[in-house]
Amino acid sequence: MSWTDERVETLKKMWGEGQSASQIAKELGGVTRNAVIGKVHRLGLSNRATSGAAAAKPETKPKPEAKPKAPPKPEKPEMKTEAAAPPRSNLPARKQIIPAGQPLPPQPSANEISPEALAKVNEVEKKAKKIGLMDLTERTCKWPVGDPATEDFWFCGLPVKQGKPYCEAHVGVAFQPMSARRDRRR
DNA sequence: CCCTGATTCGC
DNA sequence: GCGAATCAGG
Repeated sequence: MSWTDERVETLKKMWGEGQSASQIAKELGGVTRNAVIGKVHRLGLSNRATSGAAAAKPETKPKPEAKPKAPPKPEKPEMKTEAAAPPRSNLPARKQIIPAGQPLPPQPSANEISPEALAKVNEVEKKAKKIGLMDLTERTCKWPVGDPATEDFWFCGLPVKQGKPYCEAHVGVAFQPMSARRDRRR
């Protein structure tokens, strides 16, 4: 893959929106986040002082370069509406009994979730680690599957999408973009 | 351990 | 110019 005009444009746009390099890379496809970062730098739009981390790293090359200071740019994180919570699959039982007072998400309210997201979830459940309550950690998807009152109950357990309590797929159904809402007119 | 961006340097 | 490897912070 090469940096076509379009791709560069997408890069600029997303970077400007505050998307992470990995997200951009994923969106573009065919490139790694390193490639994205590299390009960003070459384009000269590497503002966004993360935390002065890598910015100050005198390695083996003292570069007496004069850095043109870019004007401070207010960060603008993505604004997404957290909408839903885990539905209890399509199992017969409906008990909402939680095993041991644990991080089970709040009650859902049968939301409209994109079929695609649901399909994705279904797939994921196949390869889920099916971990138990006690196996949950900070980085395991806490999406419950099945009926807590039965043996047929487990947590997804896949790696979470950083920060989020769920893996990518489950985040997809738990956090709905605001676009999913249809506006009603009256 | 997961993520993030920054930098270097061989290609 | 490109980006993997590496570094460094969170």
